[in-house]
Amino acid sequence: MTTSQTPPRRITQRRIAELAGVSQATVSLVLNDKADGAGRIPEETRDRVLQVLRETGYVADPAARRLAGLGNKILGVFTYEPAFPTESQDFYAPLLSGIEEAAEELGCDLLLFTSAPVVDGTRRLLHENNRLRLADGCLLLGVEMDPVELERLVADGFPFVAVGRREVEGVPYVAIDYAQGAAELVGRAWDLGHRRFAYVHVDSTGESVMDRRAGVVGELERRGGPVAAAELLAMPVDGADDAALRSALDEARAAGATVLVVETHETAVRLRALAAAAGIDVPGTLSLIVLGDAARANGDSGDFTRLSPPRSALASAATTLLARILDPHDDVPDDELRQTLACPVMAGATLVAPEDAA
Amino acid sequence: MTTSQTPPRRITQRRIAELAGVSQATVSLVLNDKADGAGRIPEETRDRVLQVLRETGYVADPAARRLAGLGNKILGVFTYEPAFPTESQDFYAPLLSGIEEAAEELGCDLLLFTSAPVVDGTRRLLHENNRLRLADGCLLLGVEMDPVELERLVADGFPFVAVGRREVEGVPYVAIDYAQGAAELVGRAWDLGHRRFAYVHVDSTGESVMDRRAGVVGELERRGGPVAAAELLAMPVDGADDAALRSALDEARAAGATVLVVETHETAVRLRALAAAAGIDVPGTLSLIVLGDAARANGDSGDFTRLSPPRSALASAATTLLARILDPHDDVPDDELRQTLACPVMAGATLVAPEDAA
DNA sequence: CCGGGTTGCTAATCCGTATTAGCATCCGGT
DNA sequence: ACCGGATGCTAATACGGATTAGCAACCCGG
Repeated sequence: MTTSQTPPRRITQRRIAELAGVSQATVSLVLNDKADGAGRIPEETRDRVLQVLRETGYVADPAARRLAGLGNKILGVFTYEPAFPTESQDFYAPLLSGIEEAAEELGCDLLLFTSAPVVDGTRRLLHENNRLRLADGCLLLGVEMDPVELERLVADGFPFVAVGRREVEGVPYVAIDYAQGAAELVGRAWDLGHRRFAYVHVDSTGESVMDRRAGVVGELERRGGPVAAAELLAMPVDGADDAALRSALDEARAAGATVLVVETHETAVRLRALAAAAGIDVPGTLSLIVLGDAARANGDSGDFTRLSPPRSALASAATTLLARILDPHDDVPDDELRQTLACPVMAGATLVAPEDAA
Repeated sequence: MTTSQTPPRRITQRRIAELAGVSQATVSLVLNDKADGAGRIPEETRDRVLQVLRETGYVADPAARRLAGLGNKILGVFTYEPAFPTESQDFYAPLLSGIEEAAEELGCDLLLFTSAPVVDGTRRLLHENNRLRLADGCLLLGVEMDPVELERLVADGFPFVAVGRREVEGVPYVAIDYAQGAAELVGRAWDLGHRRFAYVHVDSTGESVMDRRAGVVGELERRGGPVAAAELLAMPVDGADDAALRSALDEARAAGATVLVVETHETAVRLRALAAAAGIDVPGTLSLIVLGDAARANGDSGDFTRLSPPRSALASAATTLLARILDPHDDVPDDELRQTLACPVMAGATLVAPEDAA
């Protein structure tokens, strides 16, 4: 007789059905507005069910919907580099911002895969017990992505979009045209008379890094032929300690470089400080052009002559693309599965004509 | 004979079972390490199953797990104010940062309810088709939360934690002790000789706003008795246009106020600009103390004398608390369901002794 | 050689929803 | 009166995994 034990179970379609005096199937039909062929519901019944639905405040269980094969308007978001060391935060913040904005517009929720374990320095998306399949599709962020995982996702037919260009076959992405941007920056320096460039870059095989490099080298070649390109002084010391940066600076000067092409904003800041300490006038004696973005929009932006990649728009575009891919009514043509956004240049104040230009 | 039609269906326990020559139930038992009573699996069988699991790279479907009543280590995150107008961004960024950091540590994923519709100015968590139940529990952020929704969540027994104090019965929260912080700020001004305070606040009934107010009023009462408190000039014009702020400034001066207690950083910035334009020396003639935080850690922080609420730690603590609530092994005692963090004061440079203190 | 316990596994059921086959019932026509 | 077709609904099943009751085989003691 212990009917007191009525655990107030969540309201389900079955319960609605009981209350409205119909079957669970009918409730489902009403909810999904199936007016066609099988399962026709007359106004009267429909209203009765809708009435009960309103009274109870029924909400479908998303897990059950998903299990039954429906989408849930949930977009997964995965970052290959851990997003929370403060260093990467400045990189990810505008991206996440763009994603959330687009998601809000699309009426999608976002599932952040913060749980991914770190193996060999990068995070793994496809670990045991990953919650990937809860999302309808996924956005991938990061400088470097594991090609094996990308291939696996493509093979599994799981819908996703990479933020940034990816070379793996069949991977949809939205990218920034770093090659074009870097070329334009270098071109401006060339136009001002610079001929000897030192390239302070990071040691990575990430596509975006390679693109920037290709832009730098390509433009030098276009302007000055193979000789100019060959004279580019490549120094993979971006991110190194001050001592290493300092000796790179000396080396660049000794080699006659009149302009430093620096990969990241942070390193540019440090290099300028080191130059000042060494009595080198920037940009008078040594120009500085930066391929990365200012860490923060305001504050210590340094007014570098630099690229200004539209990160927020990038992420926003990727989100929209993913939503389109997921939309069964929208058959996205192949050539729209890979998009590229132009990369504007910020004039800044660290690029002037070299001293010996006269 | 068209066996070519093998839609490469996702790998399931049933498939694993076929490959290992056991039943689906056995696979589940192996996966969940049930060594006890019913369902004992000898080493040999277990190894065979594990072998297949490894070969296939099986990953459980989180929707099915959830439907079967298990947790998924997913924490929902809901913000009552839309998080993406840039104004609120500075408010939410440190909170989200703290949440993500804690989630990463706990091995949880985060589900951001970006899809919530806006009704009557605030976002609604409990709309039709909300995905709340995909999460094991939920964090609620925002200055003002709908008490009706909070009550509903409590009634449904859905696990959640509010970030910020909430007055609704049965709501677990982690809050910042704004009353104490505001009291200390006001106390410092009192100690320097200030007696006439103007309080530029926002017109909100949010608990945190009320707490700050209570701190201001309470401290004045404690120091100077009811008279001092009664002389507090309350001006609910925070966030108003420049004209309104300007006339509030005049009014405060006319009433003999020697210090402005300002609710938000942004308004403090504007007030200082208006004061400068009007030839009022800050802090010489008029001190300024701010109850809100600097919008950004660096840059134009203004060096105000202000509170420095530990937002990131707050969110982090809330996340940890939620995780504890969700942990069936952890029976969180009632008095730990509501936590309060102290609110430090930043000395800053906008509070000095009043001119007539001599 | 029989009874009771233990071991190793599986069949069946549940979770909440969507979908489909198909069973009554009624209506109109002949 | 009987048949074909439309109408209104439900029973059954699938989705993938967890759990439990219980079957079969074996072991041991008497």
